[in-house]
This record gives sequence, structure tokens and C-alpha cells, in this order.
Amino acid sequence: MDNSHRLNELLQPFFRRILLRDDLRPEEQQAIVDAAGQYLEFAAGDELVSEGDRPTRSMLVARGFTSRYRTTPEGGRQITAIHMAGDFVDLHSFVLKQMDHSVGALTDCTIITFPHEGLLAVTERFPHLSRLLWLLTLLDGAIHREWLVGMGRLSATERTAHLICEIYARLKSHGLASDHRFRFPVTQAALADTVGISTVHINRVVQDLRQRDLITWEAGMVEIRDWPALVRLAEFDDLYLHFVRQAR
Amino acid sequence: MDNSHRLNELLQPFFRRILLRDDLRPEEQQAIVDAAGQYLEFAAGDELVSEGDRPTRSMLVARGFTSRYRTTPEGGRQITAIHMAGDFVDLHSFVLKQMDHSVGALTDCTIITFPHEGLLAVTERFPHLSRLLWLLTLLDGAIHREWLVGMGRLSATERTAHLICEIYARLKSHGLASDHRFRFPVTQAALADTVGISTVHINRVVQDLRQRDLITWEAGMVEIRDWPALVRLAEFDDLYLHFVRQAR
DNA sequence: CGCGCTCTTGACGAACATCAAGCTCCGTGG
DNA sequence: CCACGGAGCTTGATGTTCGTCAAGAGCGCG
Repeated sequence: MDNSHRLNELLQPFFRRILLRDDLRPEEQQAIVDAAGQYLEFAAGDELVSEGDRPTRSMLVARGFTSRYRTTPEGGRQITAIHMAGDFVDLHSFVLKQMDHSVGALTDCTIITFPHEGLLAVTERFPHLSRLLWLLTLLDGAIHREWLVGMGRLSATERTAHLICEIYARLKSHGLASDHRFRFPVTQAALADTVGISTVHINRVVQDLRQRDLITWEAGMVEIRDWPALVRLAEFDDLYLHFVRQAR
Repeated sequence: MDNSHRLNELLQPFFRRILLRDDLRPEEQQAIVDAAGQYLEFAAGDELVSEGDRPTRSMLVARGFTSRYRTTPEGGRQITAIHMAGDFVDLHSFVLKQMDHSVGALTDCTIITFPHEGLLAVTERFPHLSRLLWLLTLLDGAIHREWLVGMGRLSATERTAHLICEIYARLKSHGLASDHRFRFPVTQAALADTVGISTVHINRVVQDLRQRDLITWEAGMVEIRDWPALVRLAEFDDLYLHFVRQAR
């Protein structure tokens, strides 16, 4: 049917994400399609899930960018993850049950929901697919660790460069970017909350990256003008993204 | 047999960690015992697993403390996780296959190994237990996020206070600490690499916490002298540790 | 006894936060 | 058509946090 066709279309980055790391049998792919629920549309700034919530479904990004974040009592915000088409934003809530952070739309975005009861059935019947879902949440954890290393041991400029390298590498691996260019229409305030610095300072960092002719960034479009130099500055090594196809 | 008895003994903190969050059926518990392999002993400073390794077994701490860390080309080190008795240190390697960081012994420690082939059998035959193992790796991820928030939005003193609160809360939940006291014989250098600051500065932070009469810390023994005040300073909220028992 | 490791302290400098102000762009209402 | 206002970007001045360099003290171990 037509709906199933559209679903398969929207799930392409997701399947690509998995197929980059292991095989996916036809019945497993079908099980995922069968587990999908309704679509949701969100506008930039919307909150998809809130800290403390007990979701009954998980959300997969089909279009746009989302972020996971925590807010402090003083009004500060720290973004702990950025997700793009092909990523689950809160698959972990299927097992953890309660959200320990919130999820928001960084840009307008389209979401495909996966009711937890369907995911439960998948884990009961498909052990291998179950491990692949597990894998996806572990990739999030690997990125958390990489960001922690950056926060502790890199300067704000290096971390920002690292983030740009990572977003590009991930988009490219999902088949959503090429030629060292990608659309990333987020405010500098959101960027500051990701890198863990003030909005004033992120502005100076971005200017610095521009002046060194490492990147251009205007109208929500990022272009990496010198990939090797940016990688060197950021000490970027994609090992932690686990782009290795093998039996899991 | 006697060996099985000792194993059960050593696994108590681990079972407690699970039972705090869900039921564990007898056959599931037995499956874990059956999956265990040999014991290993390490001395403080030893490297258990190295970045780039492809382990064929995962390690569970039975005694002591371990850390996960990455080193930078300039010789810097950032610790991204601290593990204690009852924790798996690299269960994620069962699914991720390749290590994106190293694991070291913070103190002398005893390890129980779990060959991946045994874990594979567990995930093939026990879907519910499989989700519990998944859960354990998600708890690591939740702690990563909490640390990220601290790194981005808290001062070095607040982060250090937060770490002390967390270690105590986790030890206590494993049945390994009480009365706001615990043994934590790590160097200030290791602490600095965890909090993401220099050894000089961590020293001043610890002194500060002592002078405020929030903690004492000598000869590897930490005592929290004013828990409510320390919690307030650190903005510590244990929601992210997911101490909620429910079907998963 | 002497060496190395850890902890400690002081002086100075770099990275980043905060405060404040002005800018551009764009949508909205008169 | 233009005035207005808000959101985001930019810049300067100043202060705080933390890093680096340097040196010394205490202590366990060979």
C-alpha cells in the first residue's frame, strides 16, 4: 500500500545507518516497518518529550534536527545530543521507561513513532534485530563519551570544529550530505548550549573558524572549506562512530 | 560446587543492581552465573582493555574501582566513566565489538569475565534478560549525559561535589556503603582527569570542599559531613540513576 | 638514605563569562 | 508604504575561573 511505500522511503536513512554496521534480513526490515506508528510534525523550538515523562513510544527522526537537553535551575541549558534523519531520539526510553532529560526540535522536523509494545514484540521474536536496536543506543553513548573528552580536554574552538566534523560525517553516512556541505539551520544560542559556552563566545569561535578559512556558515548552510585542517584542529577520528560492518 | 558459591557471592552487588530496577527470574540469574568465565586480578594503574581492542569477553567488577578514559595526542587524559563492584565496565563491547576508549584499574580490583559467546547465547534465549543487559549499558549512557551537563554548566567545585554524591549514591545502592562514608583510594590526578581540570586546580577544589566542612577526604576515605548541603551545591538529583523497580 | 609519587602553595597568564550596546533582518500591524 | 518590535548576530570592556609554571613538603619504598 501507499503508506507503507512512503514509510519505507522515510526509513531509508535509518536502514542505511544499520546496514553500515551489520546485515539486516528482509524479515527484520519488515518487522521494523510493522512496528512503526503514526507520523508527527514539529516546528523548531517545540518540545517533543519532557524530562520526567514516561513515553509509551519512541521517536525516529525522518526529517530535520532534534536535540536532547537538560535545563538547570538557573535557566541554563546543556544539549547532550543532536539527532538527524535516521536517528532514534529516545529509543532508550523503551528500556529506561522514564526520561532523565528532554527532547526538542532544533529545526522543523518529521517524526515516525514506534509504540513500545511493538518494540517489545520485536525484542521477543528477533534477538539479532534486538541487538541492532541495542547497538543504536550504544552509538549514542559513544558520542556522549566523545563529547565528554572534548568538554574536558579541548578548547571551545576545537570542540566546535569537532562538532562540525561529526555532524557532517554522520549526515554523509546516512546519505544526507556530500561535498563537505550541509544544511544546519540552528541558532548560535543552540550551538553554544551544545558546546557548553556562552552565546557571546560561540560567536567569536565561529568568527575565528571563518577567518581561518576553515568553514563558511551562513543562512543555515555550513560549508567545510578545508576538511583536513578542520579534522586536525578538532583531533577528529571517526572510530567512535563505529562505521564497521560486521555480525553483531 | 564451591566455585559457583564464590561466584554467587561476588555477583551480589551485580544482582542487587538489577533487582533495584526489575525482577530477575531464577533461571535468568542462573543463566548469568553460567555465562561467567575466569577471574582476573589487576593492580592500580593496570590497563584492562585498550582503545582499538576487539574484546571477546566483557568484564564485570567484583572488587575495586575502574575507569574508562581516552588520551589525547598531547598526553592529556579524560576519564568518561568510573565503575565499581557490580558494574560491567565494557558490556557495550559485546555489541560494538571494537573499543573506542581504554579501561584501567583505578585501584586494585577483581574482575569476573563474561565470554561474548555466552552473552550471545543469553540474548538468543532470554529476551527479558537481554533487555536488562541493555538497561545496564543505558545507565552508563545516562551517567555520561549527567556528566556532560556538569561539564558544560557547572563549576569545577560543583562537578566535584556532584561526583562525590554520585559515587556514594551508587555504592550505597549496591549495598557497598552507608553512613555517608566510603573508601575511594584514587589520586587527585585521577580525580582531575574525571572532572576535566588540572591537578593543581582539583587540589584547590578539594581544599575548598573541606574548608566548607562539606566533606573530609584522607587516606582514601571519603566522608560526606553535610549531605544536604553537598547535594544542594552539586544540584544532585538521582533521577538519572533510575532507581525504579518496574517491568522492563 | 635517597628517590619518586602525591599533595600543596604561590605567581602569573589564557580562556571564557558577564554586562552592555548596537546592528541587521524580517514579520506584523497601522 | 512605513513604523515598530523581536530575534539573532556582532562587538567592546571588564571580571572570574582555571591552566601553567615553579617549587617545596610529606611519605612510602627500594
